[in-house]
Amino acid sequence: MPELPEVETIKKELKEIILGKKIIKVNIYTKKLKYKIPKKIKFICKETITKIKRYSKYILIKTNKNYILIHLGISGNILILNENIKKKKHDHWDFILDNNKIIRYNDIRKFGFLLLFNSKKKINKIISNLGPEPLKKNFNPKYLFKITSKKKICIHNLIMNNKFVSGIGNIYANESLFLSKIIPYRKSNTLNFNEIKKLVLNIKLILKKSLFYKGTTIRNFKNINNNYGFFQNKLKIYQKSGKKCYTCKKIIKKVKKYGRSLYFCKKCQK
DNA sequence: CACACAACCTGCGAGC
DNA sequence: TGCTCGCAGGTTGTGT
Repeated sequence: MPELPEVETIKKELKEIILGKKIIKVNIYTKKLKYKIPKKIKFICKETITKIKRYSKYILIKTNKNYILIHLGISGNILILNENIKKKKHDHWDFILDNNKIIRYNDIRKFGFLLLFNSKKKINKIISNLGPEPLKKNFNPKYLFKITSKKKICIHNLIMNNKFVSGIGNIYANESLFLSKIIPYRKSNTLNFNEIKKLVLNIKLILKKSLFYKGTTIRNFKNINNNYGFFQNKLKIYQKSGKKCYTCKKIIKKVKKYGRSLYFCKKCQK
């Protein structure tokens, strides 16, 4: 469940455990995820982890020599093990650290990836294509309105695009549009400034709220069976088609657009 | 530019 | 019970 709040949570938990630690062994169980796992990843042995950051849904681990870029795709998950438990189906790689902890990557659908870079330049190239972080100040109504007013694409599609704002997935796109009373397939240039203001506010609100609930999920082996974030229970529209709207009790609808499911209440959202 | 659609991969639930 | 179908949190590339 790698949404922005989830990735942020994973990053925070990782940071506690891996910062300043040395990687003593790398196990690769799979040749290819979304991209081939670089063979030279083995070279990071004996390197020390100096930094860990999140950009959009990417996790960047910096060592004293290299940059490791991780993306969880749709089904990726990172587990922290206290001992070397036998690998299970869909476990793809491990980093073993000098504090005996093991970072293990599991990904059923293999849409995630692991890449290695030796220069900041290449990382910057990827990061520079990303729009502002939704919880930062530079993601604000003025900024978003400047974009939405010039474009004629569905607002749902626009806020899902990493170029315009980072890290919003289908769940949060749907939920924040519901809260803002905006129907997901509205053309972005038909939204007025007040609506954009509401949308920006609700995106921030919902991400913060989710971060709060996901933040309570402890991501270690004990919790491997319990990887539903608590926020799941807070959803009001996502995957609720056929059910009654939380606000007006009308039946929630769903349409497919550009390969995504949009959920909405026709009475509450305009 | 806006959009539709496919591809990458595996598992699950619905319906027959 | 077992089959097929459609669907799933993401990203990237194609063609119209």
